[in-house]
Amino acid sequence: MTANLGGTAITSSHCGTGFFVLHQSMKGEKYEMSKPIENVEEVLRHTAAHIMAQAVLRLWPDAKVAIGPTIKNGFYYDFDLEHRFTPEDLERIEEEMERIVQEKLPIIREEITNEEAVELFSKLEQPYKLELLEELDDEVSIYRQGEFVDLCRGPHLDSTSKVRFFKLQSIAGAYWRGDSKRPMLQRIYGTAFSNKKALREHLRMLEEAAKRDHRIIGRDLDLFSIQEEGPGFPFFHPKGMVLRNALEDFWREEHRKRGYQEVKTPIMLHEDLWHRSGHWDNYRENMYFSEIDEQNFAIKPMNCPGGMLLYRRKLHSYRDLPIRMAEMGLVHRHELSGTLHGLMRVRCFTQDDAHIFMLPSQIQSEIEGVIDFVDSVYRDVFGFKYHVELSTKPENAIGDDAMWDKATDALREALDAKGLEYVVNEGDGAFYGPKIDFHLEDCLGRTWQCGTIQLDFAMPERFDLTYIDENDQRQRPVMIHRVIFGSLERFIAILIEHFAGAFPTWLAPVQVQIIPVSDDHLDYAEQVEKTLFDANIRVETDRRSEKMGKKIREAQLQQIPYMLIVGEKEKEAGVVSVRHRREGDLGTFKLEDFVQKITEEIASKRQ
RNA sequence: GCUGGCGUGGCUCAGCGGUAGAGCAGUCGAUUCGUAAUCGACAGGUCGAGGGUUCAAGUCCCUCCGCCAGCUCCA
Repeated sequence: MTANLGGTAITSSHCGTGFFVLHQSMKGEKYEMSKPIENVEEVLRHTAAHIMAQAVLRLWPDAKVAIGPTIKNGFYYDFDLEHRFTPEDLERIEEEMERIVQEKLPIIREEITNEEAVELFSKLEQPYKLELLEELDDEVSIYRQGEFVDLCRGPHLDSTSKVRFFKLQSIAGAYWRGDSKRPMLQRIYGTAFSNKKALREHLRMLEEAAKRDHRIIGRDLDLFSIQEEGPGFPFFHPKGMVLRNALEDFWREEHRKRGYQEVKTPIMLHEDLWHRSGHWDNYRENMYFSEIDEQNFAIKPMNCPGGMLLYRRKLHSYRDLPIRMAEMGLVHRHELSGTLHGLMRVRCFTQDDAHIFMLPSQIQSEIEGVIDFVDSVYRDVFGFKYHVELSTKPENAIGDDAMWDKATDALREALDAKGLEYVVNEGDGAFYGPKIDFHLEDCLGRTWQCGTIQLDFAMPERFDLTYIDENDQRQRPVMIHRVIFGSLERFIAILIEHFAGAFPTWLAPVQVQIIPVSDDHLDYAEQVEKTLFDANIRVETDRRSEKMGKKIREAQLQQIPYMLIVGEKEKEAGVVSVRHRREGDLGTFKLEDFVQKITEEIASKRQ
């Protein structure tokens, strides 16, 4: 297989799913890499990262280079230097990169011993490379292009001339080796493609994503805001509440159908509860505390301890189980200020939580039930694709290994029984149990963690939960924590970006905008409005004495699904002219026909 | 929290040592219009907050707050 990268090709031999890239060795022999790569563009980007590092070193010879890998859709390189990069520097670096490309420098791989590499990078005064070498094998590879040499596993293209379509994108801080205790380096992000069109298309995609930013659309459509007085604590506006309530109504109905009962637990509870639950030991950093009558209280960061108290309020028979207890629970978490991001990352949010208390024999069927539930919401209703991850015991876990193994196996078995593919995240579980996470994919291919199912043997133990079995013995129930939307706030943010504000009619804050052609038609407009209002349609009339074109434009910008134009013609015939935000003029409809059409559309939750 | 950047009317932005500006939105008036922006007038800002430098500070310096891009963390 040969990939065309503008002129000379990199040659690669096909092998299984990936393919191997061939390199020129020092002696001019072909060298075959052992690492299969998925994508020639990755090699291109890796080489682009080297060219960028070379350019930076030419401009700032005292810069220390750290690492420069490829990432999804691009690459970065981390630098340590006194000078602070500015956006203008990016242009200068790009120009220097351009020059390096023009120089058509051959890229040469060498294999040397670790000691030789230490000697080389000591001479070059590159301490970060020396640190990397400490953890590498006796034999390492380096790549040279002109005066530049880098410690690198490769593979690379064979000449700098082949990196032609690239763009430096942004500068950011990044800790050396991702460790917040180590020095902060300066990272430059860039991207590169094998042809001009692909690069342009990618940059256009980024612009498109920026236009869908839920913070911008949320303001323009007057859905929500975050005020300076409450960083990370969002305000929902009337229109945002309509959307939110539509989601909640849907959520309630689906839970009712699946045998859940709804509860509400308090936001603030005595500190002792959080000691017992393990949150004090494992989650204190993220919690808010307060004092009432000289007693310490905590604001809940999770709903489960409240749920425990509810279960414990009375004795339970094995006949009662499973108990599926759902709660739209408002939780508060102290997140680091730098991580806050619109509705995606906030300090108070509403989890569509549920706790399922069950017999050990019910574990698998209950987990499968939740998996089906998540699938029906994500796929059938919203049309999202998603993938699944299984997270196992973390460092700060409570409960013994046997308990964890049992819980993790149960989750695995349920996934296998459902035939779901999943990736495993070792050590990424909650402190009280392993979890299955659902990551949904939006229309731009970005993924978001939303749903999660966590199996918990620890919490029932800590709270001494029991049920009475058929032999009149006290037994320990097992518990599931789960969410479907995850957080209502984050889910709404994802919906805003996924639909770019053009919500399906069942979610649209305003479903119909009535647009009178002139003031003379206001009375008829009001008649139409009343009919729709009585049919439970969310309708508004634009009563301003503006021109029709302007009212249409504004309704379009508000992404209102239907505009009803009413003027002399419609008044005479007792009809309405229907304009759809995407399909345009749909012609005239008898009002009852339109009501039927839109009512069906809303009921079916069609997109 | 860390690194860098940025805070001027509801929004987008100009002004960068010498008495606060524009467009859109808003209000009022005129216009009564057929599928994405009618015209005019008016009103609106202690220039994020607090200190300092200066005869004089949106404009320079310091501290704090908030926002943005990442890092770390996560629903």
